[in-house]
Amino acid sequence: MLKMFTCWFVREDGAHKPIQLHHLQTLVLGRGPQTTIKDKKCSREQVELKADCNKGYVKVKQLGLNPTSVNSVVVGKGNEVKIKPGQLLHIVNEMYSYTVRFREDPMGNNNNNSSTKLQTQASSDHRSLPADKDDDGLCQTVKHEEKNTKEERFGHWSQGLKSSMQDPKLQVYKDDKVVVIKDKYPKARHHWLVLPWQSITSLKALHKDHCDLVKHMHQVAEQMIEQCPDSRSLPFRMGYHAIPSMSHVHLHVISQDFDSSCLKNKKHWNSFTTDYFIESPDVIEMLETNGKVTVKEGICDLLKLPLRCHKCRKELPTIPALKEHLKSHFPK
DNA sequence: GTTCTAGAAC
DNA sequence: GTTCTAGAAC
Repeated sequence: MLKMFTCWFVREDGAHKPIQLHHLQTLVLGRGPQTTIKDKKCSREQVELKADCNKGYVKVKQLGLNPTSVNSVVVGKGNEVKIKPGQLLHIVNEMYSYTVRFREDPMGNNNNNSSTKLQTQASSDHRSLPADKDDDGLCQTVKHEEKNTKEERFGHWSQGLKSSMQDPKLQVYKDDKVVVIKDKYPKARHHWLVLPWQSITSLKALHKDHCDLVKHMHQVAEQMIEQCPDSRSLPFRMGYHAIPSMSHVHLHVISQDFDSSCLKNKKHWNSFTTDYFIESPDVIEMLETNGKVTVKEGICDLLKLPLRCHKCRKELPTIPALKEHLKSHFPK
């Protein structure tokens, strides 16, 4: 549950009502009725504003010839700076001062009907107080600390698989023990994830009792390959990342063409083509013989190895060069 | 995990 | 000049 913010461009002398800056939409201001500025030194298109309501700043670009300044530092024509609440923006020649303010949007929308209320309020941050006598939540700074803890509990990116696996639209197979989803950012023509319903954080949490489950995950992975028409012509591998980014243990089932626009960097490549990728049978064997899965120390260094073709071992200098090379092994 | 972007590499 | 990577932010 991300909090929504609206952004307001506030004239300090109250010459006009605050102007709402919509998230990531550019707004050009200068001499004209919106600002009430009549000064000829101010261009009709003096500044371009773009608010990022999530990050809590506004990008200001000086379009006009005469100086726009932030805390008395001139921006310069064609230049862009970020301003945050608390900083003072002068539209031109140290005149017509403005500040930006972010306000929690209780409706979760970007409506424009609270501008009159906003004008008379002092800047303060009472968002953690009960709402009954709140001052409408106007704040000088977006409290990222508070936001982050909420994200980690519910919506942090590393928890994404937990919700994806529950989404029927993403499920391609399920039984009483496991579910299969397509990888959201597939790194090859075919790329699935097999996840147990049981909440297991990572390989580290696996022990002997999980043997049957992990074997079942392997069997389901094999079924996925078998039902794929391309598996007659394309090789597949099944395995786990040694240290995955996403929480909840998941078995990758991936065709070996690596023909995907989502494969973008060295980490992507090496995570599937070095020993960072632990084959499913190896995990099963480690569980059976040791009762746990051990990952070699320094395994992360494998992610930084030079790019090397997994088929012919040729080293390629860049990702685009590697992708071009892969076409020779896996024509469409 | 991805996106964004500064600056390295070419 | 453009392409590409790698680290920060999310």
